[in-house]
Amino acid sequence: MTSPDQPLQTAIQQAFQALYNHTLAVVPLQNTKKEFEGTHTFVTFPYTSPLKKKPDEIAQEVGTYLIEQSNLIEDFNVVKGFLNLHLKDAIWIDIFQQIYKNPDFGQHPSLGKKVVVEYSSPNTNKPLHLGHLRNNFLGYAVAEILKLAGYDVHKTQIINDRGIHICKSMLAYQKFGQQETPASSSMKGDHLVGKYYVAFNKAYKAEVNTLIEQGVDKNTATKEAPILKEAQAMLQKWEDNDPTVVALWKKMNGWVYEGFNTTYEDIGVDFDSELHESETYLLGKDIIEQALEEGIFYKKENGSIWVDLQEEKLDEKLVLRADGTAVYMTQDIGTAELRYKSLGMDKMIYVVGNEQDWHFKVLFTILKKLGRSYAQDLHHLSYGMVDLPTGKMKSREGTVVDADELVAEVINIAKQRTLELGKIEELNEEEAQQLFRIIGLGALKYFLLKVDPKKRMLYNPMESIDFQGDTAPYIQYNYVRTASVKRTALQSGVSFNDQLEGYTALAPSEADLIRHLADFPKKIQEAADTLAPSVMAQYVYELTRLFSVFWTQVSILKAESTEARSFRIALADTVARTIKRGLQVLGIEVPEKM
RNA sequence: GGUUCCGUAGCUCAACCGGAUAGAGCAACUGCCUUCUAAGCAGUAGGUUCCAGGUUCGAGUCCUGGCGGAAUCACCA
Repeated sequence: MTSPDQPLQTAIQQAFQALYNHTLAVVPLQNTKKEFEGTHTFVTFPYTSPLKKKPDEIAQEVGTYLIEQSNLIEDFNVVKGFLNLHLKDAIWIDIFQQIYKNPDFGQHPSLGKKVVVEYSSPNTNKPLHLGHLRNNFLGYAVAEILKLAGYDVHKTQIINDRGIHICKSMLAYQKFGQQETPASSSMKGDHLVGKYYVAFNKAYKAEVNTLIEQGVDKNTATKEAPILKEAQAMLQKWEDNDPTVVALWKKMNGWVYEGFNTTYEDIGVDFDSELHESETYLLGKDIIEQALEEGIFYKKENGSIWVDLQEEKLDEKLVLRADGTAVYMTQDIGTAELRYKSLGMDKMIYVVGNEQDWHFKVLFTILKKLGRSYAQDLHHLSYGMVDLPTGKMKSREGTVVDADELVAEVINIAKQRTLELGKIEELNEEEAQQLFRIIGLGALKYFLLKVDPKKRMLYNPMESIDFQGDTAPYIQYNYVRTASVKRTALQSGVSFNDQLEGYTALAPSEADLIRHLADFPKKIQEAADTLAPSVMAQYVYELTRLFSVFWTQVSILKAESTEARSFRIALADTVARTIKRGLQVLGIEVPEKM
């Protein structure tokens, strides 16, 4: 038993049976609010009408029964129909022992189910920005949470390496690039390519304006600008395997991959496999041709292929252009198919921003229409955009927070802060750098993960990232306290009793900690069910806060008895393990000193 | 205009499938370092949960109608 919920629920069921001859199918319990005495609360209102009793009466009777008949309850109180239960210390101590002795506490048993998590999935025409960071951290964390929840997890990404947007950077490079390379410009490859994407859009805008000045209407101008026509011609050439275009494509994509890999390494995310859209769009085309023959899709006069989703209220949707080139949907159909055939997952999670809600709704509907068995188990983890105080980030307009720059900045802030506090005397240069990285990156990840994924969030570059309060450094700092206790204990030769016998009366802060520790498996389950790393972040923060209170209220190494000392060392150690594991699934590391 | 999502303290966010007096952090103010690390702890102040109705023992949460914001509705990805 690592949680008192089950036995408590059983006891209440027994009470209802014995007192009222009434069978309770489920027993909802909630945490008692801070201002009341107790830990678990049973609400009696729902039973007033079947039992024909007043709420307080039921609460009083059930409470009395529990005290007399079960060995779980120390005390109870009734406030307006709420039965607040105060469990015996012995129960908590017993629970703690179970947790303490289990080195894998929190790891759920294997479910034998494979889930594929797709995240990151960048375009290869520009560097990663803050939005991608939210995506990467979310995807990584969700994957790790699912592992703890017992799934067999496969992390993957689909690299958007083809399409008109890639041609835009390529064309601009051809026109203005003058053979520049990452080495010659000493720019990261992804940044170099991104520079030409911006250059394209600048030139395009200029051409459109010129056309408008010449009297062309705006709509036509945006479609007929020569440089856009050139880009479209280039895409056609690419799909026809034109050697010059393909060579340029390979060269520039290579630069981008190098840049991306550096960033992934810096931010500590990884993948078990990856696909490129250039590998899947042909399969997509095949599937579409097939479905056309079967009459699931239809062809318009100009030769473009469409699917009718009006029954599903999703309108009609283009799946292949008139010139035969693939669109986004074409690729995604092929990708899903290829992925299912090669990985054979039970469940698939796409971590993609909510601006694509519509796209995924359509994709899943199309796959169902195509009769794909796996279509039922596809899930879009839709997350909100990261906004700036000035509004939305737009890469075309250069109003983005660059990922590499932001990472460097938070690490630098961590350094400043650490130096101000004068905390690195004992560290050598390498250790110090590592520490700055752990703290800075931790602060950034926590900042992005503590918010409910589906909500839009705001990042203010002027205020940057906090290091105090509800932040990763605060949590890391408290972890360091536990590490410090262990070090000191070891150095001063304090021996402690692993059996934890003889400690019977818990301090309030100790009971709070154990109670919260016992929630860990439940919270992992909740985070996995809702695909919300924010649940985990909140859990770890609360655990840390309780530990911090415990730390200031009782002395661990100078405890009043050797039993108390042993118990508290074990408690601190368990908290440390749980913090570490909780942060680990968020991709956040912990230092031993800070 | 259609569809979807959102609106909670000055700011950034919570609120466990409808529960008690709506909670944290930041910013402000007040205390607390000779004692296991003060990136900390304790406290003060801050709210008509956008507005108006409805459902019931009970609504920030569910329903209806407004107001405000975002995304999307491309032969872009």
